[in-house]
Amino acid sequence: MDDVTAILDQLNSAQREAVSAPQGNLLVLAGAGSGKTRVLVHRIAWLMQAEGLSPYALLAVTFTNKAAKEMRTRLETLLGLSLRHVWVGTFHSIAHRLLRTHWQDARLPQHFQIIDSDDQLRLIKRLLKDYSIDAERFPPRQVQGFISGCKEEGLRPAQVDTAGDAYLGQLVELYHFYQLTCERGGLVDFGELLLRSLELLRDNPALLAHYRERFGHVMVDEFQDTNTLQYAWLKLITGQQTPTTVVGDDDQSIYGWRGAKVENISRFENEFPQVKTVRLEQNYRSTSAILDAANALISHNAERMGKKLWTDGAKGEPISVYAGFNDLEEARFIVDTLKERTATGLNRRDVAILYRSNAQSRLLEETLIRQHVPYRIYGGRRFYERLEIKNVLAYLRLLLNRDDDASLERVINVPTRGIGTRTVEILRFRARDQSIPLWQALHDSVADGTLKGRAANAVLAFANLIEQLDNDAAGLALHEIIEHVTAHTGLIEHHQSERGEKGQGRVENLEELVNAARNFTQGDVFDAPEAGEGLVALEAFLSEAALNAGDHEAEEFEDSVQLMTLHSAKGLEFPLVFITGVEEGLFPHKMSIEEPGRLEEERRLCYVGVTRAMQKLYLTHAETRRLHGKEVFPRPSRFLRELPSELLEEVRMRGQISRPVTAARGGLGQNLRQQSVEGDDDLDLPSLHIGQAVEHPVFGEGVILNAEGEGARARVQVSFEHEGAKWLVLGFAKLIPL
DNA sequence: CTGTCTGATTAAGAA
DNA sequence: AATCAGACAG
Repeated sequence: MDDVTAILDQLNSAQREAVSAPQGNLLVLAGAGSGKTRVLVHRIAWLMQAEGLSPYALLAVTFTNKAAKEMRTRLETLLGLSLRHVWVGTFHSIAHRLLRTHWQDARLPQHFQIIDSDDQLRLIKRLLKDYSIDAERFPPRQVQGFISGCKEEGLRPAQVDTAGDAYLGQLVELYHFYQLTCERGGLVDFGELLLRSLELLRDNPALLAHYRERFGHVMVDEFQDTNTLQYAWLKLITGQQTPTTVVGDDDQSIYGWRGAKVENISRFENEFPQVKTVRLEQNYRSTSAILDAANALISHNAERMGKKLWTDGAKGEPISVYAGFNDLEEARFIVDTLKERTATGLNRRDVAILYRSNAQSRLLEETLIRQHVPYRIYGGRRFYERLEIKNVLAYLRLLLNRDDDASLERVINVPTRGIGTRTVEILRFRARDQSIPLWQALHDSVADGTLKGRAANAVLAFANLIEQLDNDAAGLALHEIIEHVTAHTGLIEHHQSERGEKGQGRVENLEELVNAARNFTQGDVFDAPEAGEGLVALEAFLSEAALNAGDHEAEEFEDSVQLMTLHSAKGLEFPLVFITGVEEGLFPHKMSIEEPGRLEEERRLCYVGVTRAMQKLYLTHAETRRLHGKEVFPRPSRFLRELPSELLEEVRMRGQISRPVTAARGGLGQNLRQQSVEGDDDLDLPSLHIGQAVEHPVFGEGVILNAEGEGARARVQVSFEHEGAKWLVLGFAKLIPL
């Protein structure tokens, strides 16, 4: 690509203006579907070829690992070279990289560990208990929010202005204790990652100078999602001198709840010198019906910079609104419709089902399974956040760092090995009293006889187990270490013995973790060190697990329908989109309805959802829904009324009888549970549920459709691949769950 | 003291 | 639905 202008081919004039803007500060206000990523990637290419920017002088920051990966791949394709060691990553991964490299200057232990918000919450709960603080007055979640909030604003405990408020003072004190605990255990939370790296640069002028020198251009994607701390970080590392390109869309700001400040867009415009602003308003993604709806919706927000998307494409189909009698019918409508649509040309991967909260996915999944539609969940309960995975990770962390109290406490009695709350309490008390790690307290307590007999033995056995695992790890590859740990800690047996299919799934997840580790060593991960062996790799793997909580599931083996929350849909596009549960209380979520600011954020979230659709959009809601275990009767969302009615088309209910399956499903679950409780040994029923795939010795593979009856006479209806649907008596049919 | 069972409580979104 | 804290048997 010698001809530099080739980069500008096939761009519209606004895009071209952005891409070829001279080195300097640039703000790109990019509407949804306006070719934002394309502009970013082409701008980088332009800077390299027209301005002579070295790939290594580029710092590009995104918000998700997914986005980072995509930018990297597209750049590599465009430029035709490998960019493995270029600084492209999320704010968090870049901060992490800085801290790992300069751990001494950052005053961190070499093997510091990253904790996610789950770990953080646990830690806070324990802290409250340790200091006998009333959890009623200080709800752990609120404390967590306070601490994260402080860090997002760049504040250390000493810098928080309590204004004489006693309650606030106590919160600050908690923040202080929390911080001490983290320091002692070598733990770094998400906020700390950013704050610490900011301080690192701020307090080491030589280091700062080095990086300012190094980076010739800085790029930030999704700028509307930056928080105060990230903005300060950007200001520091650029010194407002390094040419900087930021790209954002105030209408797609949906992370206010974690400290994002849309105002950063205008701050950038005002505080950085000579900012050139380019608006991208031509949309290449959606039909004009969809765009008009999106524009109408977002115009209900007061706080906007102003922007109107347009397209010269076709009008397209109207937006369909479907009202289900209940959530089951909603799910069934969605699956039926997408089956129809995918039968005629559309791929399943072209279909997305979006929902406001993760809990909604369950029913959709069940329905998809029942109808044999392959699907893939984006995010969901992220892989590395699952209980069984976190347990293994805790063991692994202990291998690297015995002082990691949070991990030690997590697994000291998992699986149960005779170390009860009392013993742990003794250890905790001692540790706090003498300001030593639990590991140390454990050994001291045995040595001086504070713990004796059974407790001492159990505790020592645990300590020996850890030492043993550590020894064994020498010379093993990463995935072998993990395999070894799961086998020898007894975690596998522990989960295997769990009731029902749950344990089975957990064991599978453990196996999956080993696979992930194997891929990790071979894969091209941003922060992976050259040495892919043993404990060195383990450290990188653990950091990755905390930072990259589950892009894991994004592989595409099979052509599958995509399920995800509206939040994680940002940045993606699909020919066919369903937005589900468009009801007051759910979307907008009830937590947001009161505050105008929050409500506007919900509306932006809806705007994000609508603008994902390329050709056809369905909005669905239900008149009855099971939420948190009880029946609710939500009203249709106000967002539906905010869409121009001439763009909408109501879908009539089908003539089918909607006999609620809930009763039958509950029945099946109860029957089986009763039986296993009563210990009907000779039956030895496998755990089954509606939607479950099973194998029958004669009829082959099938899926459970329905169930009725009780006890030994319980029957299930199974749809077999070749034999059609059959009713089978559970006591006789030898069904093997698949 | 520990392990297990029961009843009570709580519940958004994510790096 | 799923996790947590307290009750009670071994």
